[in-house]
Amino acid sequence: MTVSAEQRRVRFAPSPTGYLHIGGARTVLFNWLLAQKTGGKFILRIEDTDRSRHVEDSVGKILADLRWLGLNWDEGPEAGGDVGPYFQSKRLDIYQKFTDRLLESGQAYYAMESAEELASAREKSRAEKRDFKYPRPSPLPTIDEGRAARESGQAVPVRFKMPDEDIVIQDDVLGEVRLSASDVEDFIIQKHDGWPTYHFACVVDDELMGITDVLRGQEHLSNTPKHVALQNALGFRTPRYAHLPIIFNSDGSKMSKRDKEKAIAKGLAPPEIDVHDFRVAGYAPEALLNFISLLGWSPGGDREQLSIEETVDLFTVDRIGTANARFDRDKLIAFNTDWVAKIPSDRLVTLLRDFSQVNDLSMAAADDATLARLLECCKGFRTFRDVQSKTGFLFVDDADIAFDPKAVKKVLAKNDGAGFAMLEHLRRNFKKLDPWDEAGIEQLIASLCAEHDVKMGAIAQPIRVAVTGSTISPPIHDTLILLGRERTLRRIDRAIEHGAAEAA
RNA sequence: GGCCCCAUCGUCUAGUGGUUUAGGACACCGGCUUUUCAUGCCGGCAACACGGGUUCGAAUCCCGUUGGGGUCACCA
Repeated sequence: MTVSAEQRRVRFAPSPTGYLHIGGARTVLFNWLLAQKTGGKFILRIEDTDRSRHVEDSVGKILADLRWLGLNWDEGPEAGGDVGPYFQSKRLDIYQKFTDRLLESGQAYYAMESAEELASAREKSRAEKRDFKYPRPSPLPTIDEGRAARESGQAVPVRFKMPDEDIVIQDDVLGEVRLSASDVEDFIIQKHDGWPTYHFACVVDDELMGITDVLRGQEHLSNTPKHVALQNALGFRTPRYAHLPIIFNSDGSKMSKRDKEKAIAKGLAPPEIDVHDFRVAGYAPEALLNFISLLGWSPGGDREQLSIEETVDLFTVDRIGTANARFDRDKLIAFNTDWVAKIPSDRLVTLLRDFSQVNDLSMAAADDATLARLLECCKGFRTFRDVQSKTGFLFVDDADIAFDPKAVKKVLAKNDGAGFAMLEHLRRNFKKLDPWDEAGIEQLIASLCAEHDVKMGAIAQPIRVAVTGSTISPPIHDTLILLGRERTLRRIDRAIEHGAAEAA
């Protein structure tokens, strides 16, 4: 009999509590990378066993985030597959079957204490500075006693009888990790309402879905002995494990969704935490992916900026690091800047359109050619947010331009209104300029520079403030051509009126 | 606190006993380019946590200390 090379099957199993977290995205990426590299399958499974934490439509959001990143799944929601359903809430009968098996073999038992009793026992231990470990009852309640209790309305969960022997894990990243089983209590595998806990559902599904490799965050390391013990009790295989370093904020704190609320409360810009935040902030998914691939992994040598194809090619689990990493947004910005400079125009247009749509900008209505032109004029931009702040003035009505007081003061009002005076000259000359094109505008400005013996800035800046309300815009000739003669003139008039009103 | 994991520039990391005056990138500092904002270019600063071993030789191996992190739910 020939032995075919085992096909690797990996999974990402989010719980539907909101958008995809950036740390989760890194976990997805590594799993996806392993599947791509080995010709294996990447499975998406939804761990929705906690109805109280369920957030409306978060599955849709997670799928959208994954799609935006370009990380497709072979099996799972909207993809189907032979070992579904891929929502744990639809697999309750399966978990029940395995729970019964454990109950009947005496490897699990109904635990009769109430949650309140346990909570107070834990509290008491804490007060006395003792560790609390659930005391296994002796004798164990029988199955009949447990069922009878449940039928009478008592909230009775099922606990796993944790075996005595130590558990040794061969981790592909950390190496051998030995844990003492005596440190692990008889944990709950089925809640009182009959739903499985995470540990149990996870172990059952990984087996039934044929998962060969589990790549997950290091925060799960201490769960692993529970999972292995369960696998042994159920007669399941143990998959290969690889625990990934954890990603922290640049100050070393945990990157949590709460950081956003805290920043907003302090009046600061909320940090990007979820994948969706980075999408809204104007990053390109290829840059984000490249950046997070380097958090806990390295291709070796001096290589950093890699396409996803190169990353797949270079990826190996044994190059995953052991030390936790911090997320440095400045470096991400630098990566993004480099990436958008080399992404082809049509792809850039797609990304800019997506950016303007998720931000609900009026720019979203512009056609592809316009967007491409905008991108061209903003060369050197770092994120799509830069493109927005530089060209947003085009999508505002002439009458709605808001003048930045600082800019007006510095560029127009200073030196007895030299800027305003220049605007008057400009207005007359722009009216007769024909044709209205780059060469004409440049020539006109150059001759004005010579005529008034001033530098380019003395002319370009007043125009910029007049037509955009700010000192930020594309090069001045691009700005004017994009706007057109009529709108330029209207805006200059309005700026002059604005100045007169201020002076009065 | 118990158990477990980790430890190279401020940050991400390269480095797997000699090729290392420890390399790259970001940040930072200085300079240049520039009509704004960016971009770009040039240069600079900057690390093997500490203490013991092992070895002819250690950032690389072992032990300890210190420091950081994770985890101890009817959450996942």
